[in-house]
Amino acid sequence: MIDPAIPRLYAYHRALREAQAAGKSTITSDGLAALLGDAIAPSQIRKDLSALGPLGRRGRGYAINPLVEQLAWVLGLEHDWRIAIVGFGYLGHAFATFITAREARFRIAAIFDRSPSVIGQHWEGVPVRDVAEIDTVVRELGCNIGVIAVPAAAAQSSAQRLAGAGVRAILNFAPTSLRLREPVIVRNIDLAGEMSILTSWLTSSETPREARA
Amino acid sequence: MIDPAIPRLYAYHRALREAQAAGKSTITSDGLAALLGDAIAPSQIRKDLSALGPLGRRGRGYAINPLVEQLAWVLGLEHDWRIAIVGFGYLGHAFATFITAREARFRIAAIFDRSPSVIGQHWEGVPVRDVAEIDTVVRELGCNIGVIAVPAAAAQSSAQRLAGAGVRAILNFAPTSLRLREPVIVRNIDLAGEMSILTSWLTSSETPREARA
DNA sequence: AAATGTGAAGAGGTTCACAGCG
DNA sequence: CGCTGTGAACCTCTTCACATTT
Repeated sequence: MIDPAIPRLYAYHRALREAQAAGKSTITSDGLAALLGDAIAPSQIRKDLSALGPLGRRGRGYAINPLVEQLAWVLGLEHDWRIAIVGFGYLGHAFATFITAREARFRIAAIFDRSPSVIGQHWEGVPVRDVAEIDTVVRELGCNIGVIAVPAAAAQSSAQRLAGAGVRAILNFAPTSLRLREPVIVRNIDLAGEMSILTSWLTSSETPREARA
Repeated sequence: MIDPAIPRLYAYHRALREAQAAGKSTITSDGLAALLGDAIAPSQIRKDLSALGPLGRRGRGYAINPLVEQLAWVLGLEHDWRIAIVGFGYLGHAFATFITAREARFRIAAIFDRSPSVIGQHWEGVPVRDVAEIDTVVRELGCNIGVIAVPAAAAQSSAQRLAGAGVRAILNFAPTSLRLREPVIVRNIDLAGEMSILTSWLTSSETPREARA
């Protein structure tokens, strides 16, 4: 399955779970698009779903139950995952709380930080360890996913340690593009960058037609 | 300037500030690409920068100082911005701390929540108010940017209140596509969705060639 | 000689339109 | 007749290649 479709599949899954809860058992691509606030075209939905197999019935629509199951499988929603967080400042802490509260399939298995004042503390029973222990602990606990919530300067070395310890998926909050030899999927979330997109838009729309300052 | 270039411009700005701090006064598109870890092609950099005006000199490269100034202007880095946060759970709290610590140009001007146990608390001197007050308070304080950190079900109404109060840029952490009549730029950050991209990739790469379950 | 600026080619993903099936 | 499944057109952004300028 192609990359850019995955976020959409996740959205489909969420919407279909709601339809399921509302007692519906079947849905059309038009109906699903409406459920998603018309943010996605029905033809896009059909193309995405057809790539998963012959899930629809022409003239009828899609049966919701098998669709939800198939999506859950493709998205890896059925497995449990062990997460290693590197950097336990506000961001790392908030992420841990948020993701465990939101989805039971995620478990914070290990937490690392560089600061001696944070090392030794506990969060939900998980000790904060020194980043030097990443290699042994991550490997020992079999963490699948790494979360990088350290300053930009420390991100690359954190990523290398995680990848070296066997982690194959990384969520990176640092504003740096990580270079890794291993086959690792990296998703970047740059909060300050997102804010800049907003301020850029506000600036250019506030000064409608006036060449630069 | 076109949308997808903005995050790159922001990355250029950051890299150029570092080059500036390192005492360099000029740089080529190849040099800047190297600074960015070769994540962006030199030709892409030239195309992006040429859209801002005649900033380079053929045979020489770019003078860093005017480049940084021009980028700062385009990105709206020179203004100060007043942020209204709706939803002050872990995510809203972490965002407030993170963004104010990271960039001085952002100020948390107002905080709203629905829960009576949170309303009335203070964060850095800013009171947490009832979401019903969004319209009057946001307008009165002249907030430019809204941040939505509430559950999906409450996101749409929060967005409408913010937009109605004059906010023209929203950072949305809820997994919903917001529908607004007003001309508002919305950036979505879906943490659970990003995690699903990772787990989807892990699942499909763990089971190399085996058709669905 | 060196590196920018840019038209043209290319790649990737989305939308269209309709054939095909129930 | 209704709705899926899909090849083709379309669109947008990226990469290439080279003419241009200092």
